[in-house]
Amino acid sequence: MSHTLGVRQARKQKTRQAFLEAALALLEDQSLSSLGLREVTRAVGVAPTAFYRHFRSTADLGVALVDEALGSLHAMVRTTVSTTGDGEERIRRAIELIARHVDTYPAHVRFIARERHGGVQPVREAIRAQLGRFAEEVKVGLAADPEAGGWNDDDLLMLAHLYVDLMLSTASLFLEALEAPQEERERVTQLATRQLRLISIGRSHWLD
Amino acid sequence: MSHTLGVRQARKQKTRQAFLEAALALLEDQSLSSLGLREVTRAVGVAPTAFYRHFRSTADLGVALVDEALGSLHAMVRTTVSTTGDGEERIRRAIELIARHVDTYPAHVRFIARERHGGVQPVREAIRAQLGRFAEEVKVGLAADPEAGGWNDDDLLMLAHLYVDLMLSTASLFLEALEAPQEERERVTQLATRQLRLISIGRSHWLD
DNA sequence: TGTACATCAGTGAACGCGCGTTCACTGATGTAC
DNA sequence: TGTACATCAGTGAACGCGCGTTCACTGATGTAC
Repeated sequence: MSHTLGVRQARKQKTRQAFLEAALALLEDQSLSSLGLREVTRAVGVAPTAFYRHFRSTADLGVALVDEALGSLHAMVRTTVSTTGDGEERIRRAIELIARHVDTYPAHVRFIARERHGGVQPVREAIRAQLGRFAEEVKVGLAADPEAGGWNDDDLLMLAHLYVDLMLSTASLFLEALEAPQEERERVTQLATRQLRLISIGRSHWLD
Repeated sequence: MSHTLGVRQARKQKTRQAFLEAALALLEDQSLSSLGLREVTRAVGVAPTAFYRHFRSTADLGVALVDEALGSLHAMVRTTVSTTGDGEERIRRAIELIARHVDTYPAHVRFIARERHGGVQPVREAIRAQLGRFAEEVKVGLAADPEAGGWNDDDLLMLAHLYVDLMLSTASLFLEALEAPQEERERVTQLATRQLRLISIGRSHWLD
């Protein structure tokens, strides 16, 4: 039979998850560097000292949040990379996927956008490392594309970074438009579509 | 004869400038949302209460910093827009200009990158508004280019935003590479060059 | 030029408050036999 | 199955500290005549 998690460990995990969720909610209107330990424990409903049973510091909690937030984003990247179809269709689907992701995990997207250049060094470093891995993954996907024949590794990685950056900036724009009228979201879609088209055209003439 | 600033006003301006500079220095390792009023006055060497003679709050100081930081960036944008020459030459010059800007005003670049998606709403809004103006300005510059014949307004604005975003992300990469070996800065230059080339190629086939 | 009054940038004491961290604790869960 | 002991997530009191903000003040600068 399979090993079930002990009751104690299961409860601990649950509390930990509550910390992560409470922190994400509190980070809607502030940065990690101003997030207080007592503020988080208050939101979770435990004593301040309980915090130390799970994290060394709020920076440590931040690094855990990076794993959580980029975990959900990673799934989206994988889906996008493996999507097939012609150019226009892929662009449409990719943007649709980003929009849905922002709807489903707005706090994740906000956290990454905010802390990518934020004031907490270990968190910046963790985000940087993971986004680097995303770019590598996108690069491998691009290399498999017949259109990438003749491209060298550096050029593929450059293109991968461009896509990753564009994905994040588009996600951030959708986030700002979350509570705006539908018209605003249309404009974001339009902008992202045009940008991806331009890059697509650039790709197809890269080796000319 | 010209009207000279009174001694009192001149001194006030000087103190105000000292506040801005002290804050920028303190913001090297933290975000605006965690910057303390007493922290800044301590760095300037005045009493905590002196702060209120110049700013209502640290958020207010942040908005003033946006003007300062994007003022210096604006000069750079104008120079880039008005630069002439063929494609490769313009790319080389633009990246060189960004690198110099980061060397000269590292704290400005860091502040904008950090607070663009930071936790202080009025500051985000101020940055957003100014970057929007930059994009407009770049758009006008692009429209004057013979290569832009037949482009519609939305497409030009899309391209302008792409350039502004690329400028910021490149500046941010140069910033990270500031204390790294020269080799790292070379890699940033390489990456930005390739990205600008790709966009350039996309532009020239946009109307195909 | 001199005098009398107004302005106002910067001061310093005082306040109440929430912060992060320590410590010894409790009591439910886990483990060995 | 039952018992005796170990583990450990969460507690609650206590601490010293720096925070933002208020207030009445000072004394140099500005202004009116």
